Amino acid sequence: MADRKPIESTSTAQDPLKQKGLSVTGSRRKILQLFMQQKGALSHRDIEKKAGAVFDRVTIYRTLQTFLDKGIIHAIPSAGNAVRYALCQGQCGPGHHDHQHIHFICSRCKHTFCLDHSVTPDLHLPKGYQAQDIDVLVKGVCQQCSTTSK
Amino acid sequence: MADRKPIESTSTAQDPLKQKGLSVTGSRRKILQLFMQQKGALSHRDIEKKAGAVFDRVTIYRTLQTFLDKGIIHAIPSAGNAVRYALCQGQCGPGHHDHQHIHFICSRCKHTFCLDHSVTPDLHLPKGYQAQDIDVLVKGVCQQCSTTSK
DNA sequence: TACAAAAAAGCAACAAAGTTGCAAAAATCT
DNA sequence: AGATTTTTGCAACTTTGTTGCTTTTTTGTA
Repeated sequence: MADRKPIESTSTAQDPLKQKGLSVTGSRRKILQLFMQQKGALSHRDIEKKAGAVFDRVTIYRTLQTFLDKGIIHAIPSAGNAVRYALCQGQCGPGHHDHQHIHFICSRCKHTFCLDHSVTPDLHLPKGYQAQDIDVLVKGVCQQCSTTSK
Repeated sequence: MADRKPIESTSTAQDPLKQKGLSVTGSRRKILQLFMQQKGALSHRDIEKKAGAVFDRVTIYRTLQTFLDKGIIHAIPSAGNAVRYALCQGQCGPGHHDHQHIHFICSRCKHTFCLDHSVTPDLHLPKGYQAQDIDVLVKGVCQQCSTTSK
């Protein structure tokens, strides 16, 4: 009896998952929580590790895909092969993502951060090229790393 | 006897591979050639397909790594999981890459191009963040695709 | 031109990452 | 509370990437 508690849904309507039209499950709650309590971005691997062996690998793949589709998280390009994901801040929704922030990759701690300092790079594309979406990746040293152990 | 010809080394010194201090082998020649006769960027997969089954997968991986190390090609970040590579134009060499061009990813034909129109986005990083390298990824419609089959 | 040393390629075996179909479990709706 | 829908877990598989070692090729030199 006592083990059937609805986790913490004092008010179902204010659940971010519900708001996006998703059913609320353990893995979705957990993964969303991981993103929320995390300053930086997370790769699939990070989530696997942080979540422990609680969820199946496949479930994580599927949850990430669902979150992407619903505009809850966005994918951050990477030059290695570890795409990372982070929460969407703006008006992202099913089908469209709209971000105007920088993705900062720390070369020291290897973490990826979304910096809310919008840039509008002066694009001078050659004739015929039409821009739809811009992603600015900056590699450097993050705040944390630049202050500690100079 | 006739099958021992040095491929085409009229002048060994002007071989781009030699210039970078690399020994000249069949796979390196072929892969470099693929990059040169290609307008866009190539993924490992593309190369595997284009080269036919002539080279071992491992050889291609190692060749790409060598080219990266020597500053012959550079990696282009990707949000999916298909890092692409393209020839370096500028003063890249062992250990350092220096690019100031846009990477354009066509959402229609899925090709990636390096556009030689340099951008210096106005970076306003939060305090403590130090930029070392910037990569501007633009998604949109390329010249080819915007003119054909509107 | 031939020969020894060095470098690269090929092979095999493996590790990691990602995908698919399906049955069992759970969340949702009424 | 029970039926329906959705999601999960599992198993099997494909693709991608890595490592060690032997054979082959390239290179530098006599």
